[in-house]
Amino acid sequence: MAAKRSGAQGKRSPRTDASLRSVQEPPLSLERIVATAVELLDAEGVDGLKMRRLADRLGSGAMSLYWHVDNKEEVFDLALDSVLEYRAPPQTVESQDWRGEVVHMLEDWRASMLRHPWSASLLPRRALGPNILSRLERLSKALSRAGVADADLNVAIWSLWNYVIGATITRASFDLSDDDRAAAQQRLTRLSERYPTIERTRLLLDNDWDGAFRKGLDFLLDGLTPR
Amino acid sequence: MAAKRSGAQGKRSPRTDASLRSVQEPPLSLERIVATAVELLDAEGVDGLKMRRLADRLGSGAMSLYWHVDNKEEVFDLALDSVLEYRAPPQTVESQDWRGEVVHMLEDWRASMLRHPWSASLLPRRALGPNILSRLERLSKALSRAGVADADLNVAIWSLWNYVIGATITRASFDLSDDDRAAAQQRLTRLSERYPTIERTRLLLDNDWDGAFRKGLDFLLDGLTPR
DNA sequence: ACCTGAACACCGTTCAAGT
DNA sequence: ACCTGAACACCGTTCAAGT
Repeated sequence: MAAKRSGAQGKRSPRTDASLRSVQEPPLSLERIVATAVELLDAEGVDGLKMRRLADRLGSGAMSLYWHVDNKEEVFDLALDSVLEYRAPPQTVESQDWRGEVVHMLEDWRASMLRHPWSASLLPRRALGPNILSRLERLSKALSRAGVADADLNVAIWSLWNYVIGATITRASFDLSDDDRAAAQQRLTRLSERYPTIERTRLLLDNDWDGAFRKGLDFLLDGLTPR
Repeated sequence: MAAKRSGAQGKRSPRTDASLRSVQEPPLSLERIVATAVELLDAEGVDGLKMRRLADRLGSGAMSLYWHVDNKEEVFDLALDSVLEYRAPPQTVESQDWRGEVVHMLEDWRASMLRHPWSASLLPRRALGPNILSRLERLSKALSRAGVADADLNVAIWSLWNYVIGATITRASFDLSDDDRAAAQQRLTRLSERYPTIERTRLLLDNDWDGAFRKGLDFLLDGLTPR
């Protein structure tokens, strides 16, 4: 930025100036807009994504974005789906281990969203993009292969969806407010006579998010699959 | 609450009272602000709650609210917890049926949030108010009574929390955009070769939300409780 | 103690206009 | 085809001031 204006060279040819700038700032494109939006969301959260700020990062005027995109909502949709791509693991020789497969898919899904903590809370509110549909399709297949009857398949999928979405949104939110959490626990201890049970098990202090996710998922899968 | 204000014994006819109220609103109070915020949220959604609009409904200037409340965030917190109050059912004589109890609590929780579709997505992001803590305490007790070991109690509670939160947020969002849903299913059918499994089970057309919630919950409880 | 209007520092987006 | 600045119609909140 400072360098841009500090053209001590005096009146260089505007062509050189222009080409330099174009080297530094590649032209706008949907791809670049989406990638930068993800960066901005990662850095500043949902409320930090502003059209003007996004344009700033891209080195363009605020209104230029609107040629590539209808409105801010569309930026959210595109950023969200771009973050949900699933890279399947190298095909394990014997895919007989359906349960390991399901667990891997869901842990990966959760991990992808936690890498972008704004994403989980956005997902349920928006149209399902291709990447998330493809995750659901894979999940369906695995469960089907595991012997879940077609009549139970939708229930099984939505149950797992609910579990993952709920777990990830909760984890991402609590992550943001560790102080509040300590304060809440303190308040809880102070009121231990009103909430003796959750006080006793230290519900709000339990820090093993990954372990709890895995254990709960195992319980759910236990219930879901015919024994 | 109407009774509280109309406690002016033998003052004037109801008609006069009504016209008086239309001319001069009752004074502001935290209680009235919160109740009106809930009304506004129910009618217009999360984005519809604006300080100026809220003040309008209350018949006061926009800035008057700030004497009772620190900022808009606080309005959200108070509105949310006010909607989560749990009225326990008349104590069933024999509370041996722990499972029915748990199911009732969770269905009531979900129903309370669906009556105010903005509430579910707010819940995970905010500090836990007294009403939600009290729900967790009851849930803990019931599970404990059902024989869940203390070591598993937190996992069990968070699993159920995740399930309820995920289910309710999802249901509330899909509810708002029925058109999008039909469109999504149409797109899905068009791409049926890419998503054959979820196409076959009509995942996106499944309309039995209540039934799916109940069945999935049963599966989860099956896994959670020692057999 | 309680309420108010004016004003500030923002937003997303429309529009007419530039290349 | 692609980009722009000015302008509009909003927001939440600060402030000095009223009762």
